[in-house]
Parts: sequence; C-alpha cells; structure tokens
Amino acid sequence: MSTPVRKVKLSDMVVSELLTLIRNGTYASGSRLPAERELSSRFKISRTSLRDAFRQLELLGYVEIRQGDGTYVRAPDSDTLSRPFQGLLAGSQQAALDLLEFRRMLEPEVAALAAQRATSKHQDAFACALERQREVAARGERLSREDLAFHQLIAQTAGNTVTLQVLDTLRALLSDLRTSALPGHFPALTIAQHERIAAAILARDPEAARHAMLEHLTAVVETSDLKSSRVLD
Amino acid sequence: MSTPVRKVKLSDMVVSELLTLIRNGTYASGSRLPAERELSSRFKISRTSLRDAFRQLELLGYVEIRQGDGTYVRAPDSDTLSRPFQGLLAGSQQAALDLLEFRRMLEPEVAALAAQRATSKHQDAFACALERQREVAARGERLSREDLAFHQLIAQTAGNTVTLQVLDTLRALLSDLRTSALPGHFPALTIAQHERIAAAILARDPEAARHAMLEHLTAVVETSDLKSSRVLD
DNA sequence: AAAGACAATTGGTTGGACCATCTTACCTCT
DNA sequence: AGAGGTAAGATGGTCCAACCAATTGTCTTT
Repeated sequence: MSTPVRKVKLSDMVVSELLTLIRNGTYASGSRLPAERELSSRFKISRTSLRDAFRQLELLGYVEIRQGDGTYVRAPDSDTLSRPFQGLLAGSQQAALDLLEFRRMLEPEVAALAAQRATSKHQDAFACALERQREVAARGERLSREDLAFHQLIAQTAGNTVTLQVLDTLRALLSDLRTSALPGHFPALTIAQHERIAAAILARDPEAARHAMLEHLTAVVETSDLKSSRVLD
Repeated sequence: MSTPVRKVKLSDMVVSELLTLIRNGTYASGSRLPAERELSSRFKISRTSLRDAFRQLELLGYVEIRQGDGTYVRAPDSDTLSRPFQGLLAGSQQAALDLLEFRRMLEPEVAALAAQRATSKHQDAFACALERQREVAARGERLSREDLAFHQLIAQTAGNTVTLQVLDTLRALLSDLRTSALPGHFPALTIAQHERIAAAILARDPEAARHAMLEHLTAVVETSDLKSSRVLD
C-alpha cells in the first residue's frame, strides 16, 4: 500500500468535509449550520462525533457555537489564530520584550514595502486615518484603536497577506500580555510620527518610510511602562 | 455586570486545569496521562467531556493520543502551530509568494540582530553547521535539512524567541505548500552565501550580515521553480 | 399593546455499551 | 531454553438514548 494505513478519526474527516463546504460557499459566513442532530444523521455518524468536529472547527475559529441557538459560520480572526501561541509566551516578561523587538524588526520593512506599492487610492485612507487620530486626541481619549488601525493600514498597503496576518496575530498576543499597545501617552508625538510615516509612504520613499517607522517604534518602547506592567497574576 | 455571563464549557475548564498540571511539571513531557476513564472520574466529569478536553489539547499540540496505548504529553511544535494558518493560505499561489517575500523582509533583520549578539560560543555552532553542509553537498545530496538548520541557528543566535517561533512556523507552512525550501539547486552557491552570512555574523557586522542575507534570499527566489509548482490538487 | 408565562428548538452533559487497536503475558512448539 | 504465536487486558474511538440548560418565538394574560 502506498498509504501505510491512514487511520483517521471520524470527526477529522467531517472537519475537512465541512471546511470544504464552508469554503465553496455552501455554508456562507454568518449563516447557521444545520442542527447537530440533523447534520449527524445526514453524515451518517453519531452526534458525538459530529459534535467533536464542531468543537474543532470552533477552536480553529471557523464557527461559533451558541447554546440554545445554533452554530454559525464565521471567519477566523487574529485572536483565534494567536491562541495556540499564548501558551508558549505565557507569563514571560522576556516574551513581551521579544514581541516589541520583533515589531521593530518587521514593521520598518513593511513600511518600506508599502511605500513601494502605495497608489493614489491609498491617499484618502491615510488622510482619513490621521484625521480620526487627531479627533480622538482632541477629545483627550487614548488612541489605541486608531493606532492599531493605522499600522494595519500600512500592512494592507504593503499588500502582503502573510505580513498582515502575522502582525495582526502578534498584536493580539501583545494585548493578551496586558502590556497594551501603549500608544497614547503622548498623542501629539505619536500623531506627528504617524504623519511622517504616512507622508513617506505616499511619497513612495521606502528608505524614509523605513526610517520613520523605526524611529516611531523605538519611541514607543522607550515611553512605554513595560517594566511596571504585570504579566502574571 | 462587567462579565455579561461567563458561560464556560466543562471541557474548557478541564483544558486549563490540565495545562496547568502540564506546565508545573506534574505531567512532564513524554509521560503518559492517566486513562480517560480514570481521569474523568477523578475530575468528576463524564468521559465524553474529558475526551473533549483531550481532543483540544491534541489540537493545540500539547498531547498525542494513541488508540490502544494512551495519551502522552509533548511540547507543541511548529507544525502544530502552523496548522490553523494553513486554511487561510490554502491553495493560493499568491500566498506562497507572500511567504517568500516575508522571509526576505524579516530574515535580513534577524541576521543583523544575530550579528549584534553573537558570542564566541556560537563560533563552533556555525563552523559545525557549515561543515555538515559541505559534507552533504559533497555526497551530491540536497541540503534542505541543513539549510533549515542553518537559518534556525541564526534565529537562535539572535536570541529572540518570537522571531524563532514565527520563522519556524512559516517554514512549516512553506513546506506544506509543497514549494519546498528549494535550496540545493546550486549547493556550491548556497554554501558560499551561507559562509558569507556566517562570517558577517561572527564578525559582529550587522550591516554586512543584513546585506548578505538579503542577497542570499533573493537568489533563492530567483533560482526557485516556484512558477511550476503545483499548489492545489 | 405590553408583560409575563410557556413550549419548542438547540447545544451541553451524562452513563453505559460496544468496537478497534495496542501491549503484555502466557502458552505452545521446536 | 528460546522463538513464535495466541489470548487477555487495557486503552482510545464510536455510538446511543436520555436528560439538563439556554435561547427563541409564541401565546396568554393583563
């Protein structure tokens, strides 16, 4: 036999079966899957095995199970994807520092790439993002959300899905470590740096974008209160 | 209420319970967990729920379940961690290209960092790694494994666990996409480039290390047979 | 028409039974 | 005594039927 004996659990087969159906649009995102009792009989398996499959899909972020209601299809988000990594980094101060250092390595390159690929249609998006930041800062609120959106916008402009995914995942990890994205301490400074980054990207000047981003991230680390943050309970 | 109602599944509680026991060493890596029937009665839950918890731990890579044998504790590896991402990149030629581009962004920075942090004790490791590559090349074999080990060594030298983890995970994804790491086409060239990278790192010259790595990765992409690779069946 | 009680639907949990696989110890044959 | 095969036990995999818990929609009551 070419297959040395593929012993696959029943629920595993159902998982890939359902994944196929989800991907090809039979079960679109947001729609409700048939009830467990019905699907299990339709697949000719026990409800136990069907439930096991559902549980796996939930862990992978493809469905959301709501007791008394039903099971709904959804797209995996960064929080879900980062979950398996949480264990590895749990409770390590060093891990938090490594995460920040990682951003300092990667994001300048992403900014440079974004500068290479920015088009006129990105102009509005950046202007809009910056405007929102100014508004929030004017109201005296923290601009954590806006900061996040800004960095995401850069990753999107770079047009590399892997980069986007990795950064999103790591951002989810950072907030899980309760060190927070930490911007907002000096909103005026943050926004000024963002403006310089955006200008460099829109001017299609990779080198300037890289440099501006590196400077920005270095400032973020230095003004952070990482040392006083509690990582473990 | 700050907590709108924390409805947690039974198996979820058991999962975190078991994770704690695994982490604090009660169940060391490699050891066998008690049988499902025993553990379930010890936790005062049904075997079904206990099995559900086991299944989750397996998906997270913390245990390996062997029918007729038992459930064994192990450490999550890169293959396991990359699994949730496979779905997102599945069947996309663009994803493979993005992956390679991502490496080209990140690894030069990692090499530069490694150059900053290399110590004399790394000298032997690099010499050894290069030696193995020469041996394998001399036998006319592909040096995929040695290439992988070399890049891992650099990430280790950089001393950033996040970087190491991310690169390992992405490498697992790359091989899943069947595009292979693709080195070995011109082993002599590859090894020469590796030698230059290693020399720059050991000489603690970040700029040279960054440049050498970038050149290396660019060459890898250009000599690859990515265009002819089949990503989907 | 609004508020509350009720019934149906759906996921969550349980206990027990049986199947599939692996390990181990024992037994037989040489 | 050793090698090989065989049977018993242990352990995970699947199934079923029942019941619990939460949600939703409807129906009655006011």
